Amino acid sequence: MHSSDVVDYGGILAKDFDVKCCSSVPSDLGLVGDRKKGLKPESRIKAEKRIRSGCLVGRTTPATANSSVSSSSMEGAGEEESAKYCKDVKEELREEVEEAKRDDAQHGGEGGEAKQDDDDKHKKLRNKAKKKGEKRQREPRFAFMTKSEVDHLEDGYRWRKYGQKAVKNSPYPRSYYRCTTQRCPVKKRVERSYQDPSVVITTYEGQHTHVCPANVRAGSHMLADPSTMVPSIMHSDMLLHQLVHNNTTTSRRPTPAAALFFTTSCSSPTRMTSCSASSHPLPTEASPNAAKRTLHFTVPK
DNA sequence: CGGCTTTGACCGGCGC
DNA sequence: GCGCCGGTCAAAGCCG
Repeated sequence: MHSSDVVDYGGILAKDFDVKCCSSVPSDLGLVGDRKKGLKPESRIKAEKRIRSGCLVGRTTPATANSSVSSSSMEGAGEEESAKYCKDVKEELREEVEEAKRDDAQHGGEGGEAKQDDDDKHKKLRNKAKKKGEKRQREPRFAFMTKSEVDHLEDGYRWRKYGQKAVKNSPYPRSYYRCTTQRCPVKKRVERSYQDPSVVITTYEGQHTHVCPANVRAGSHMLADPSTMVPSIMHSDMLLHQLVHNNTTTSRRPTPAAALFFTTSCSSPTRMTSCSASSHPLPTEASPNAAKRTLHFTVPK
């Protein structure tokens, strides 16, 4: 398989997971520390405390960044309804907040107290909005592990980070990303395995509702292939896929030499517990003679 | 100035 | 009911 081949891994199109993708990923992994200078004083103090206590340490760069091995699973389906509902609730909430603000303005709140009141109202309204909701439905998930120096692997789509949490029993934080394309429900979680810090665990959730921006930019044969433009439907009996990474010297940063994606049947419909996959390493410069191997792993919830 | 990251707070789900 | 934990929100600030 060629590196420019497109792989549909359970509804998410993966392509060119190599040179182009990686070239825009920040090489600076010390993000937290670097950005601390921009924090407001109290936040900075807290951040420093966390770092000292070990919660946010560990964004160090592993020495190796070559072969990547991946496996995947999918979780329960169901999405459009909940997404629509979510939007409705948000809109309703926004209106109510605006109303509350107007109300405040009318009654002439003063200084900090008024602001505090506003905050409380906002929180209450948010609470109220959420209470209306039914049990949140999880979208199909697809997880894979990649041996990589960089936490956030470029996959051709544009992502916005919306959260980061310390992972229990792990020095490495988990980052939450959302696809920046309007109305695209896809999210992904990125975390580093604490057992093997050179391994990045990426979990995708949902299906892109649009063409991969990288495809658009590339504008070549990719667009000629309809399969690259239409998100596919999840298959319950998943097929084995693999995506090849090329390692090139033109990359500005170290890139994975090879990445293999697998979809495997999982016993649990809602959570990946343990999957196994065999990989066929790529004939790359970094690992020209790499042997066939089998990987067993468990993805933490 | 728009897009993005950071980060504390909050919420719901779940186990006990 | 309570506490823990994962996931999300949103304000604040940075960056190009």
